[in-house]
Amino acid sequence: MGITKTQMFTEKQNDLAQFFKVLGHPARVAILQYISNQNACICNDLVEEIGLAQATISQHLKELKTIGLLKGEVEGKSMCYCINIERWNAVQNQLNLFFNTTKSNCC
Amino acid sequence: MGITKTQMFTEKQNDLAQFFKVLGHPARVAILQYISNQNACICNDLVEEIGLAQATISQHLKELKTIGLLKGEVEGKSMCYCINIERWNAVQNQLNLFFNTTKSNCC
DNA sequence: ATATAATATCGTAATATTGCAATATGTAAA
DNA sequence: TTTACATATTGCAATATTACGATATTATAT
Repeated sequence: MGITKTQMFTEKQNDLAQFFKVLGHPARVAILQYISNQNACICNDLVEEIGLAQATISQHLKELKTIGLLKGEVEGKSMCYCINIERWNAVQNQLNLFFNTTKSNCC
Repeated sequence: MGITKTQMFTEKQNDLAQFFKVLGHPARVAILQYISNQNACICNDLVEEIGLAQATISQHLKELKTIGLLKGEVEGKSMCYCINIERWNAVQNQLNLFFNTTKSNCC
């Protein structure tokens, strides 16, 4: 089929996979790292910095915003994107919970 | 284009994204959780347990093996898959490093 | 109001992923 | 060696993702 059969998994499993998936693209990793390295909030220097087209960057930002890792505020004619630190920490905790509760029982 | 332009990112960014990506599918999350919940090492009860076709499960297992999170041993006519705990911990550390070094400077 | 700049959205092409049936391969028992 | 079972691989169809040009939208300045 090719479509992921989300209905056969739990909501938690789907949510967890969704976080991993959004972080699973190097452009989005790079965007998050770049934003975090600026003293001020950065808008679309990202286009120059990362080297993808404006439309592409905008799309990646949207995905990061959708899962709540970024928030954006209007700042003059540009947008000020920044990491939503509460959400950030919450996601980190979720991922760690997954790692910690999944242990080896092996061979 | 549709192809991810990996060459414009650092090796670390690509590696990190790769880990996230492999974990970014609910079937693979479910597989890891199921294996970790068994006392003994589990082979392909996964097919019954998860409800995807044998070929599909085998494919997911392969991806998890490729990034080293699972290791498999022959056990009679079946395979004993289990979590590679050293790798598991190493990946968890990598992800936490990413989360911890990416902080908010915002708005 | 108009022009300019920044960002978002739309449409589309290229590529990747998911899933399965069919088949191949490997392993153990008869 | 034949049979039976478990797993892996192949080939393919359906769907999803990535990327970008073109265009729309939004906001400020003139």
